[in-house]
Amino acid sequence: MAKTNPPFMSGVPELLLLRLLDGTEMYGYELVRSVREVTGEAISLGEGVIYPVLHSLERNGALRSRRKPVGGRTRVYYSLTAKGRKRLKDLSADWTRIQGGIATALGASIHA
Amino acid sequence: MAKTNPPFMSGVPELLLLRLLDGTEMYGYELVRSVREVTGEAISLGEGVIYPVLHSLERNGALRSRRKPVGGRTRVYYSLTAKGRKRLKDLSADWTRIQGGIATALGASIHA
DNA sequence: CTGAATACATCGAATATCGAGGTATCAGTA
DNA sequence: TACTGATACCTCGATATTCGATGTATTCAG
Repeated sequence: MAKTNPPFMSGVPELLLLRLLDGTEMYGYELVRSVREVTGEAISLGEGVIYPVLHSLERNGALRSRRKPVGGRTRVYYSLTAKGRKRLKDLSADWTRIQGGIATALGASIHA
Repeated sequence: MAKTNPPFMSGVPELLLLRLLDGTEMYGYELVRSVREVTGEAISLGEGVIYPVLHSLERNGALRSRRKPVGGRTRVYYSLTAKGRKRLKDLSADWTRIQGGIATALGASIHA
């Protein structure tokens, strides 16, 4: 049984990739490892998640890519476009709003 | 165009409802308003979200319901079962892990 | 020569969120 | 009486996206 829509993960891959690519260009396989690192091992995204998201972001115009041969292998490096930076800003705002709302709900002792 | 899988909302309705029902019984329509309140207006869930989630949680054994006539209308009050309390605990842990991971990723200045 | 790591990619399954629409009762008011 | 808005429940279809599995090919270490 393939677990889909896993709790709290919708939109997360996109946000993380945009964040990682903000200011530096990186390639897919590198991003797989980086996601684990920058989230303190809390979140792990497989290649089956990373690559499709990368492709869809590029189709959208949020990313641009260039192929670069490195030591015989070919890597596809991605970087943010202006559109991608805006998308990151918007997504971050969404995230902040929702996480704030949930923090309030979980934190407060709701019932007198 | 029906927007599905909206960013960051997967699992959120379930978590919020379980949290609200932790310690008090409430009915559907009341929960719609309560979600807005306890999240500080940050999150709003329509009836088309609330009722299906309520039904699915009951089918799961996380909630139990009883019908109660109030002033001519009939309300369906829901309350947590032991299973529901465990589910709330587990979901909260998931949430905390993921929100921690994202906070780390967004906060840190990743690129030297 | 073999196996692990690197690097890209695609596929099918599952699923739960959302807005819209539907029914009915009750309270207030014109 | 008739109308309106709030209360209270419900169902339905669209759909995007996450995930694990699987596949290909190259490089490097032993």
